[in-house]
Amino acid sequence: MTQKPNIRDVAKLAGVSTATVSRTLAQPAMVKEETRRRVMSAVEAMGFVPNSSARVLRTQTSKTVILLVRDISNPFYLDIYKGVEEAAFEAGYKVLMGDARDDDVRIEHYIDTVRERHADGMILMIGHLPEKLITGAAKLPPIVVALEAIENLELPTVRVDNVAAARKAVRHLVDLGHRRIAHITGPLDEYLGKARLEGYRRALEEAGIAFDPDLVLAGDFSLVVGHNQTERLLDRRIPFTAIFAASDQMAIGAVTALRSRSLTIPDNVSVVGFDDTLMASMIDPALTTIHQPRREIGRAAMGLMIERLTKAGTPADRCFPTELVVRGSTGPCAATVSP
Amino acid sequence: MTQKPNIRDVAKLAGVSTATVSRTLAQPAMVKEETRRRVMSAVEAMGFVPNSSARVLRTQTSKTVILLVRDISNPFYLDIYKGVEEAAFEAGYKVLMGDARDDDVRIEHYIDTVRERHADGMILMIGHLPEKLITGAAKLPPIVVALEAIENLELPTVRVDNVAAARKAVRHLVDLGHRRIAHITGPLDEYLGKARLEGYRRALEEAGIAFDPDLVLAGDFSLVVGHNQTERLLDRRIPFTAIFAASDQMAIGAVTALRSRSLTIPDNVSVVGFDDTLMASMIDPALTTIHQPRREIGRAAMGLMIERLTKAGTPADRCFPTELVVRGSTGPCAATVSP
DNA sequence: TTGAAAGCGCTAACAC
DNA sequence: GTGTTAGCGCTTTCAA
Repeated sequence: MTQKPNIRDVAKLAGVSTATVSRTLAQPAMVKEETRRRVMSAVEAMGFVPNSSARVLRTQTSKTVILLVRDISNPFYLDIYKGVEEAAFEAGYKVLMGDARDDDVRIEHYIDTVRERHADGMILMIGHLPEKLITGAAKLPPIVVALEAIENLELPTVRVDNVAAARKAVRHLVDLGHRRIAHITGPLDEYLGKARLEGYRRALEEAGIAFDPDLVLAGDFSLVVGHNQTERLLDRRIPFTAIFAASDQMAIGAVTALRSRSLTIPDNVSVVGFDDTLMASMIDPALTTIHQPRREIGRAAMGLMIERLTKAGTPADRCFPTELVVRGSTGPCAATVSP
Repeated sequence: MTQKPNIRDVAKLAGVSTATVSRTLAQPAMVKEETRRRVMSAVEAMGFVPNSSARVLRTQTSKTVILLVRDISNPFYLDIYKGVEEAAFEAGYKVLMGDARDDDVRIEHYIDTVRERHADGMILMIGHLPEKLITGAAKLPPIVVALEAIENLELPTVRVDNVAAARKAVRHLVDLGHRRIAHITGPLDEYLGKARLEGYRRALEEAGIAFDPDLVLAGDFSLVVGHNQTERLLDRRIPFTAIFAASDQMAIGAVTALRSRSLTIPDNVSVVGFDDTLMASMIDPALTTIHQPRREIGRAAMGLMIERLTKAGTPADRCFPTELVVRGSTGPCAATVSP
């Protein structure tokens, strides 16, 4: 037998029907002990592995879930993935991670993967869907959203309070005496960017600090944009003493930009990030940032997905707390920077 | 039609046979223009997406490849993934990334995924396979190895010259006047760890420096082990002026350990890493390290896989050059550290 | 407790 | 150029 054996080969060798082999593998309790033993040794002998396509075709369920993230090169998603994968593994599911790269074609491609029944559902960590998918939302496969929000679409979601978290971050700077606080935002056409900007505004308002649009720089969570926007800020000679970036990646970009202009952190400028990625604690000085329980968020997202897949009705949203982690990148406000 | 439509539904609506629908989608040239148009509009109207399980079952090929990596939390693999994904996308393949975590059960699980025909083949970036898979190697699915090597198994491989690269790294330190150079190794029961250690030895030999086993510390590429082994080295009060770590992660661990003992880099100790990950250029001082063309390596690995899958015979190995990137973490040898 | 047999949705060989 | 049809390998009634 050089060919890959199928269930019929095993059945023949064990002297039973294919149905019995199938049962032995899926519901051993239904099969008499002796028969089961015979079947199992035939399975062993032939190295039989059931063909999952045939099973999926027959049962219409693939026990696989896709985790679609905004940008796979952001280490933030790795811990989410681990949480998702753990919960999935425990429930007998597999996880595939996909990289959306902010590209509608890629997104549709992954949605089709689910439609093709390659996967049962999809955990989204992206802030928008292509227009046509939203208007035809009725046809969307099972989806759970984690940490993001898709406009005009009500979907089971794992959330954190982004407004409150950003407010906490900025308030920390205010408490240190800063009043000229710049903000490098996330994408402002999406929930995540908007919510963190809103938290920034509220913290200023509470402190009686006027909102200055010149201090708000549009970002996209990426390191290089954080770097460039900080340079722009410096070039425009707008005075500021602190930066709140909507992601650690952008905060680190800001740090490198400040350094290249010979500014020290936190003596000249305090910097706060968002996410508490590994790199935040690695750089020197370590980054003050907002921590989110990534592993648990991942587990919860997979939990909602399983609920969505196995029970009727829409599962209830889950909400997780965030935490301000104070490290070396923030300090008391000394003098205003005007390079 | 609230149910998911199948090819029969489309055929009925278009007034053709299922075969024609199938052809229209797979080989449009074979279908008359007018028929094709009718079919396509039926497909659109019903939102038909072919069921891939059925196709896989029928064609025995899934157009999917698994990329199995040693540790998904090492950012090194992200760029590899991107290269693999690009080449795959162009050839109409999909890529799934799996996390081996040095866990035989997980590895077998992924191999089974291929056996189940969920994927056509597997790109390995792990340094060993479970014993039983190696002895039964004849039954292994199509595999390409990237950057690693599996003992007792000849498989199509994308390689770099790890011995030469490590030698280059250590020679750089020698050229700076260092003679007491410590080495934090990779896993010494695997090719990658052994090869880099070998390069270290050769560079010392060439410089007429005696090999001192006390300066060799067993590692596993992880940050935390790099940190701990450096602490151990310091605790043992063995004099050294430089460290060559077999991965950036371990080099960064070494940096944090040195810092926590108030040693400065490179004034007290020079540090060299391996991989040139993003973090290497981010930390301060930036890390001197070995660069590997990750994206191209990923593309090449997928290229070999496609060759393996579509042509007869074993594809030829590919070899890529490495490059020493000198940054701030290495400097002239001043005095020997003896804390 | 087991077997026979239908059929999941698709593709490809063959017939027209 | 297009239709008919036989399975790919499995699970799951239904019957025994």
